[in-house]
Amino acid sequence: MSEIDVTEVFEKCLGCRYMVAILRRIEQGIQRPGQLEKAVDGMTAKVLSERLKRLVEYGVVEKTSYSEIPPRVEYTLSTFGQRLLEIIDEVDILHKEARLKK
Amino acid sequence: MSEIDVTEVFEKCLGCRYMVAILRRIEQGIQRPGQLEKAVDGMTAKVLSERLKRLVEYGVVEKTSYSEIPPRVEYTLSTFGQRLLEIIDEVDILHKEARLKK
DNA sequence: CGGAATCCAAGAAGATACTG
DNA sequence: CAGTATCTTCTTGGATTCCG
Repeated sequence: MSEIDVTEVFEKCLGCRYMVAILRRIEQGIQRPGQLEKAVDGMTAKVLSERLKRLVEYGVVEKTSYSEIPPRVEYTLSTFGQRLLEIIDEVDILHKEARLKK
Repeated sequence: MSEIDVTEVFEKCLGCRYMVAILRRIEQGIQRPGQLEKAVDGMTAKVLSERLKRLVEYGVVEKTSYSEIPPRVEYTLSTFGQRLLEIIDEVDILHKEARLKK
């Protein structure tokens, strides 16, 4: 398997549109694609689908498929994903502090 | 002034190509554009220039211009930028751990 | 040397339609 | 409902040139 640098994690998992929003919604318990689509403003199903695929690829979220009709799928944060979100919040706080000082 | 969400910091300051590499080089003491251009593989002067401009805009780095001939310019990490880099390293470690478990 | 302007190629994202 | 494929549009990055 290829060596994945952290730079790649930032570029592919955090740098694109909606990513942080998607992760936050999943953390809040919104785990099905249909719900996520409605919960993130402006995001289409196609883009959501691509994002989720990538997040699974990088081990940020985990996917569970239930063999039902109609099909049901759920995404949850991996341990790595949970820590990532904590770190995002940390940056959030830092950023606000930095802006206050100006 | 507009409200800058942390999402934007990730998308604009960390998510694009070369950003993490540039920050790391600055941290290592490479502070002049000409040097940075050589230090980051594949990056052109134009792109570097755009990145530095944005990093200043978001308060991640600070710019100092010396009125000399030829002109000299230096970029340094702000406090926010330093913390950001620490956090990047943290994600780096997390990411490696997450990969080992698989 | 630093950086802005221009032009072009490549990649990301929006809109729609279609399959299991 | 979830996910893929296609097509178009917009944004990003690469190459080059010019100015202070």
